Amino acid sequence: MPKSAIQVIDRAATLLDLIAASDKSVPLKVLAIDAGLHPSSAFRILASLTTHGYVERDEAGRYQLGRKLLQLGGRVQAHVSLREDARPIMEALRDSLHETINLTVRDGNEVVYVERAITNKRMMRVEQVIGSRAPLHVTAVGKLFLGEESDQGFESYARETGLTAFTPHTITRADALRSECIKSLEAEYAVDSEEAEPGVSCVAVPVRDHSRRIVAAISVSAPTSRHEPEDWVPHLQKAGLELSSRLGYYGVNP
Amino acid sequence: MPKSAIQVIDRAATLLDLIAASDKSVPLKVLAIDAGLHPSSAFRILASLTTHGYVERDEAGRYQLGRKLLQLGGRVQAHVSLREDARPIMEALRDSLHETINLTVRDGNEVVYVERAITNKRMMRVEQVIGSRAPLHVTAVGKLFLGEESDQGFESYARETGLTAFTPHTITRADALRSECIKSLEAEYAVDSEEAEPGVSCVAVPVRDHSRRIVAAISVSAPTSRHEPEDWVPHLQKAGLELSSRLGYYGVNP
DNA sequence: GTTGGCGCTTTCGAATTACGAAACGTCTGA
DNA sequence: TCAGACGTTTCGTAATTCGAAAGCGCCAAC
Repeated sequence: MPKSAIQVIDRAATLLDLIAASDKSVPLKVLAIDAGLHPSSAFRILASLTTHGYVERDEAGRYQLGRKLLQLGGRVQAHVSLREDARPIMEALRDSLHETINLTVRDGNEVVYVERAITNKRMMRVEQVIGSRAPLHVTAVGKLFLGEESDQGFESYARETGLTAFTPHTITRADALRSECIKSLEAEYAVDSEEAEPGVSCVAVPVRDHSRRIVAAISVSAPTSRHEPEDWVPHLQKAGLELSSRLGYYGVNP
Repeated sequence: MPKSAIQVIDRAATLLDLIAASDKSVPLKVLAIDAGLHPSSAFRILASLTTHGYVERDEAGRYQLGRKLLQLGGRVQAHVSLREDARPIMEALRDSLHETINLTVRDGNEVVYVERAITNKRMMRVEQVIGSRAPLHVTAVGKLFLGEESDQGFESYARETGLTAFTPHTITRADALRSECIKSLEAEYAVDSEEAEPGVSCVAVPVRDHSRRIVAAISVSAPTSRHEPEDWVPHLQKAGLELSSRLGYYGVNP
């Protein structure tokens, strides 16, 4: 919890965070206790926030976030540039893992590589050209996007692409791919074990925006001999959350 | 500008509004002057808001809305029920105009009536059944939705429906309809002069949400003999803005 | 029906907190 | 190089927020 020059604003911010952190509306007492405030102080601050529309009260008088936040949220400048926000995070990740880090977005039935951070600590490394593309079903990042698809969406993808094999490891059976994608999404990371290119493996985590939809993915690509998902996943997920948060995703704040 | 029990929060809210009202980032001095604050006060408050992410600064130090608002905006409970929010506004409108007020949403190539407020001051009145449907091109509300369509979208609508005539007044020429729809959207209201049913005319205004897209429309339907658009439009637009604002649209706040 | 208790709201004197004048720093353009 | 404007920091002052306590209003239990 950050501390600033103005006490009331710190307290108001804390209260808003507490309300946001709950999935339901919250009674005064709970907010006061959790924020460490005297009930009358919490009341006064919440009343003020209410008159400005940052907070609303339901029939029972419990507090929830107000529409004003919806209005202001919609006005946040889209100076939110995925690549600019991603670069420092990717570079930090590269310096921890000493492998190539990629940032990808989805475009139709393909993923597109939009940014990368390569390490110079390795003689042998995997390098994707920025702008290059790959089908969803052969990449770790693509599995995350597919995991978010509806059954119909998944089926039409399978139909349109035929789930062409790129290597002997490519998953070409629709039902196997489907369950793999769903499992990946639930685990919040996906793996590609030489499914796109022999000898190359990959781990990916999702990047979400304020709407909680996946808008991109961060992945690490390396020769299979150095593939260490257990080690990488926590680092990747931390980076993914940090970038997501910068894009407006509400989760653990960095 | 509302006044609450806490001065700092009032001032912070004013500053956030000023930043939101501008399309670009804003320098301190402008904010201080417009908010009627001493520069050092504005600075202190903005610094506090910045540490909490409600405000960000660009390279030149100018202020803009922060990502926190995006996060919190995404967490506002979708307790935003179009119909519930609309009802009191529609009833007030009915009591001003003494005519039937309708609330409609788009569903594919049709509009659907989802709520209405009927007056008992009139022997003869127009009544739409809730749940009933009509093609876009014969209704005032539909023209607003069509006005927001891309050229391709409009063309495929024209192709799919054939712009069937319902009355001799129905606009069936695609180019005439297209320009009528665009004109309506620009004017922020649309008119239907017996284009759906002989003897019945209609005026509609758009309802937008935080994304600024049209999500619904409010309209007044009456026998053509009582049709007085010049009189109705200001009332309708005020109601439309008020409802839009409740849905998170940023505009003139009620 | 009455009473007790709990949570919310309001009041009000105290002192902490935010205020703003002024001094300081920094950048830009003349 | 200097002038001026804008942003930042400092600091004494007093206005402002704080929080204890009392007052409501509601529900549940007796």
